[in-house]
Amino acid sequence: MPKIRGVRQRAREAVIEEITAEARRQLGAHGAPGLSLRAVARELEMASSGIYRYFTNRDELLTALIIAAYDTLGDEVAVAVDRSSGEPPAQRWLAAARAVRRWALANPHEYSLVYGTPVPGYEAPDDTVDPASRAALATIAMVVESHRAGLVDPPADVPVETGAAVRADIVALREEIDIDLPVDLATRVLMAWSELFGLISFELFGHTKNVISAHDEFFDVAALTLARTIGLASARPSTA
Amino acid sequence: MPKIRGVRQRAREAVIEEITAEARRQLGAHGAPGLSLRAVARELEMASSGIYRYFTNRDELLTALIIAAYDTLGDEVAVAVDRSSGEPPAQRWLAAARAVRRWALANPHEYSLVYGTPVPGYEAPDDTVDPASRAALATIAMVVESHRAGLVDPPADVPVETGAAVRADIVALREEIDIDLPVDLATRVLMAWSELFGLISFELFGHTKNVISAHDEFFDVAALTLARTIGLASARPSTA
DNA sequence: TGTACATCAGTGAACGCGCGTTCACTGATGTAC
DNA sequence: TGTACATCAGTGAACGCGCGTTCACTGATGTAC
Repeated sequence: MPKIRGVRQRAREAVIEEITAEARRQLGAHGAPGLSLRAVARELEMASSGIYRYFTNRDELLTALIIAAYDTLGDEVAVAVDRSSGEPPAQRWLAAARAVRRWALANPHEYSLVYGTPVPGYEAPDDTVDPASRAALATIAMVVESHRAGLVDPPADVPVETGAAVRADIVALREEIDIDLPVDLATRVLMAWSELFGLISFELFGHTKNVISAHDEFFDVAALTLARTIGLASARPSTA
Repeated sequence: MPKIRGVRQRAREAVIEEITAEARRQLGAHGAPGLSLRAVARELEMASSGIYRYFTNRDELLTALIIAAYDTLGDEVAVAVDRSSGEPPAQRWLAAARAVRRWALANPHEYSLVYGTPVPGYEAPDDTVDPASRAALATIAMVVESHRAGLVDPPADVPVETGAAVRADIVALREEIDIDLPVDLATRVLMAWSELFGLISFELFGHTKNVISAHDEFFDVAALTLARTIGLASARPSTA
């Protein structure tokens, strides 16, 4: 009997999958404001009211897309970080940064959905919080690991003096996630992570038009510079 | 007679001003996708068709808003840079960065309009290019000035090795604008400028929720770190 | 295994809405003599 | 200064469109005895 129920359940999941897949396709074609339940239904050759068996309203479908976007990005970054295991930390950071950018360029509308202008009137529910942080957490974990291995040494030429308020934020953050780093170092990581998205948004949204054409190279240089600002070693330490 | 014509002209300009002001108000309230010619006309108590005497279509109104946004941002950054004249370059950079952030926080929808997700289906015409670059140019001019004064010295700890392709981009850029800086230094400035917007977008779009609450302080630390990465002196050189 | 009932997927019509844009028009303002 | 004409701002109705959401319904699939 659980098997019979399972049949309906599986059918249901398959339809949900079809709906989100089509919604994703439309997102890619017209962006978030152009995503319409009726259009999705039309494409799936079902009545527009049928969608409401699966999503209670448009916002819920949007939420599903947002979670899916964060999940695929999180996966790709995690994979990139894992694959680079054993390499010098700066290279691992570069791998993570490239993974973010690669995903963004391959899925510009999904990137826009989560890192661009918030959809007006839409309030992200709590379910999106965890998926949203996965990419950052994977990268931070790598820095923590590198730090434990003694491979992180922030440049003295570029000091960072975190003030009391940010210090408090980071201390609080430490209680929630594994970010076992000195406060100033943690600050460097958070700054660099935010800044990465400035580079990607500028490229994707056309702000470097007439300025940079060699985007790949520019991004790599920038990402490696950020790695150095954090203090990530770019070569294995000589055994001495 | 030129005076009489001038009366009509001035009336015309006044109405255009009213329309864009109301459009800006609606942009602030509902974001770009919610900007509607009919709603603007309604609020101005004129027939919706009347707008078409002043703007040939919705995109043209959008363009006017984009140009206005870039212009006010450009003004504020230029003023901040001017006012900081005489201060150490790192402080001047901080002043410029703060001006961008202040403007963004005060005008979140206008920031989103120009630095967020591009409006789907809208292609920015050439008139937006010049206004778009004003803020960056004012800041770059300050760096060039500081460099001439010998107040820029990139940190040796954080080297930047620009590759051939980016080098070519920057050489080409030099022919168009006054960016009389060594290639590597110019690269640092462009990177830092992009990265600033990552910090601002993250804050404005809510990606640092549950992470940073002391946004002012965090931003200042980050902006000053970027200044150091560029090599902007943070104190007047000791006369020796 | 067979039957009575409950659950659920999916339909199609309808509600009420707002949008951008066009068009023929009225009446006021400016122009030329 | 006065008159005939041209220009322009602004109107109101209409076209054609798409949207999210609700609702009463049909019929198939699953459940309990």
